[in-house]
Amino acid sequence: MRNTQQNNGDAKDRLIEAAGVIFAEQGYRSATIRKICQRAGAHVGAVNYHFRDKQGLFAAVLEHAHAWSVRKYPPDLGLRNEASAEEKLQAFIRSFLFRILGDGVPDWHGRLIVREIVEHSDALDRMVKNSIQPLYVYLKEIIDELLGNDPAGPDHHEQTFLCAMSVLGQCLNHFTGRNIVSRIKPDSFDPMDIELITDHITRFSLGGIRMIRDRT
Amino acid sequence: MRNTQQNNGDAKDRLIEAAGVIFAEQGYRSATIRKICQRAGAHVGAVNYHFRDKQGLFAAVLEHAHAWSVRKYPPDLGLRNEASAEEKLQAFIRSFLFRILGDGVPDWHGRLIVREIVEHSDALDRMVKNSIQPLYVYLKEIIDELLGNDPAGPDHHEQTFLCAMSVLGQCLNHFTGRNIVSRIKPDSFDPMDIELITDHITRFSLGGIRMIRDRT
Amino acid sequence: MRNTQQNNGDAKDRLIEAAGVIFAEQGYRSATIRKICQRAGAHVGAVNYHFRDKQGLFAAVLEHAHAWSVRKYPPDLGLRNEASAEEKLQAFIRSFLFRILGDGVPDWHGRLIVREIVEHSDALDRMVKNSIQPLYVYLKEIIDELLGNDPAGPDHHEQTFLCAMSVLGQCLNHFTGRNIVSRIKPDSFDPMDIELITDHITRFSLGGIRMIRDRT
Amino acid sequence: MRNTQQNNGDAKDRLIEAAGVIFAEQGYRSATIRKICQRAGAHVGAVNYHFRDKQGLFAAVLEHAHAWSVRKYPPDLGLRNEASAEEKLQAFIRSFLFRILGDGVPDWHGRLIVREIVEHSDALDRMVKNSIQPLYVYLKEIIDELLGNDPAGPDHHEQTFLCAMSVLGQCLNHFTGRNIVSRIKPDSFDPMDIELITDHITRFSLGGIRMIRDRT
DNA sequence: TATGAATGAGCCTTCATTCAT
DNA sequence: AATGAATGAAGGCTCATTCAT
Repeated sequence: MRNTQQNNGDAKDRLIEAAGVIFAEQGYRSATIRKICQRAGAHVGAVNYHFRDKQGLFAAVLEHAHAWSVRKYPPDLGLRNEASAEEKLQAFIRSFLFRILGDGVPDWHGRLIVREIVEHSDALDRMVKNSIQPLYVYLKEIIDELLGNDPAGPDHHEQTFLCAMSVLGQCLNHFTGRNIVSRIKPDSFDPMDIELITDHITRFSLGGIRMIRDRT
Repeated sequence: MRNTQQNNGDAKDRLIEAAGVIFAEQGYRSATIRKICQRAGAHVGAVNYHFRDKQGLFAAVLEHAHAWSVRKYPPDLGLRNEASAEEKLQAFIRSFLFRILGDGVPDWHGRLIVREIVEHSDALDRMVKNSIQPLYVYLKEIIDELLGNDPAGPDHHEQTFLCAMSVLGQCLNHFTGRNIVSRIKPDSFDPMDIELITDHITRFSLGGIRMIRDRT
Repeated sequence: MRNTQQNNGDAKDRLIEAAGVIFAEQGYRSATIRKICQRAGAHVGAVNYHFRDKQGLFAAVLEHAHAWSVRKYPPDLGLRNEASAEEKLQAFIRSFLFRILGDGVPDWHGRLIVREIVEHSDALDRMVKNSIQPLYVYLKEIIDELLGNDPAGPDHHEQTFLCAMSVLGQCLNHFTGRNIVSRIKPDSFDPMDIELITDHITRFSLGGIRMIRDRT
Repeated sequence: MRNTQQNNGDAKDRLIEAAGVIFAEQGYRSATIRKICQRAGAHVGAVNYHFRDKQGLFAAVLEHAHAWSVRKYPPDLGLRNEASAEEKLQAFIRSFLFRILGDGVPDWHGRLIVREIVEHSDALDRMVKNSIQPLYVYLKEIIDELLGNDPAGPDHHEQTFLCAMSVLGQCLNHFTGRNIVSRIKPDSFDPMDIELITDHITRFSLGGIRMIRDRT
């Protein structure tokens, strides 16, 4: 019985792991169940058995990836409680970049989620509600603080929203645009130097936010 | 005979137009030759006949789209010669946003290219060399001017590159992240209000660039 | 141990009951072991364990259904011993209609058998020998009596056979043709009004048999 | 070009012919596209190309079968204009039996339609409206005449309907119940002797209808 | 030159059955 | 005795591409 559960868990986990890699590399459509099962050392029926169908497997992979991602890189990783808004912003950006540019072993997690953001799917809706929304709310708080907005004021200023988009857009671009980036970047630039990118985006964003604040 | 060639040319054009719409909407894999030919009013063999295969059609569409896009929205659209760097940046951003968010009738051009940037394909390499590179060089000049860098100095500062990425990333995000954006945006925000977005990104970027300049 | 056997027996019975409903509703091919086991609250291996395979389950269901059916609706239900041939015919028809059109809770028995009659399967042969044949013999006796044939005469007159077919055909048609019937029937007609149908078929058949008898 | 059309027509026709046989023999579910294409000497994609999908092929087969059937065996085949109601009834029954019991080369047509009547499918609805309804109306007229009903009277007497069911049921039973029939029939009876069956059902039905008429 | 019928590899999915526990 | 995870053959369907005309 111990063995049964272990086998069960193993097969499911191996399937998720393999599917994550393939989905991240090739996208939902191009990824085939056969390729995934082959990589996982399972049979074609295994996906149907464990996840009902391809969509089910995909949803499971997304969920797993995001859970893992947030657990490993919480948005406020390594911050003191009384950290300044600037420090919070930097921590958020670093955490976000780590998640999408990867460094740990299963480095497909962030890539998969970003691909999903671009591609759109039904599984996205649930993920947004459960995962993205809280992340966005947290970022919005930081930006509101930097903008000097009244935290008890009305929700969803366009201003705050646009600044959040600017921050997120800079980060995401290093993944979504990586094919272009790798072709026009200066030779000295290492696309995986997350600390360097973090510093730049943080500084750039602080300047941007300050400009927005002073202008209004 | 004149008629034949004309029909031929018409068919080719109609195929490119139809393929552009379908590719932009559904991506390369999901787009089928049959759907494209149906929309173009052509027969199923037409694609293979005129473009050898699906890839060939796709390459033709990409080429056409970029040429059309740059012709309609040149990066310095509507600028006086002696415009300031700030004005040039704003014109560049507006032009870029128009291209990827669309407004004219065949508004699929930019979307297609952006999709291509994210998706990666063999046709990308040629396009980068022919189209993206010049655009990037132009943006880099503007930023160098704003940063106060010596135009005769060494090429490809990391600093300039990162600032360019920050500008482009903010713009692209409004397209690539549109699925997420539409879910977390405040109700008052219109994702297609290009002027509003242009103003924000310009201001934010000027603030960011200034911060980078002053800090270094 | 008592408990085990009881559970076993229960599971078998529940499987037969569930399988009967599903087979009757969806036919042999469309019915899946998983659907049956789910309805029976059993595990997927139970069918193979208790009945060897799907065919075995089906045979068991058929057997059970016919036994139950005849027990609940004997062909001479409610008749005095000295009943006339006309009364026997009416009782036979009513009993037969009840069996195939159902009225009690497990009303799938007759429907299943009828479906089997139309569909054909290997399990049919045994059922015919055990169940249909006696029923037919009984009906033939009634008809022979109505035709005035010598009971000690030669078996299997074509005449008697054809009359039996006419009687059975009229009854069966209300089940086998129910999809058509429901579309062309007058609004006032209730396809489940077994007494009405019984009266009609009895009268119609008596007229038919008399005509056959007089003509020969 | 002549050849093209011929090939085209041939492939479609061969597919319909093959599908008809397989559907009639094995039913919709058990019939596989691969079996049908193999018999037709076509490839698996042919069904999709010509009929969109399995359902489309099935609908085409049904349509073809019924059209052929009615054309070859019109309900009033070989009747003088001033034929009596009895003669019309006999012609109707013979025509109907020929259609469902077959005798010509593609003898699967009627069998297929009857199977459809029992099985039910979405394609049935259209067929009922187009084909069965007119047939039923014609039969009803004959029966109304035999019953002595006022032709200008109210439509859809239950009485007429039940008599029509009795006639149709007797005919259909020789097909739907053929598996049983072949096991309990007397040796002397030939299940394909349509003239004999026609005579019996006609006589039996005339007796039945008369009985109904006189009783009311 | 232009057509569209025909091809067939490959996809996702279903399902009865097996087998280790 | 009973379980349910795992198997793999087979099904319907899609689709880019070919080829005779």
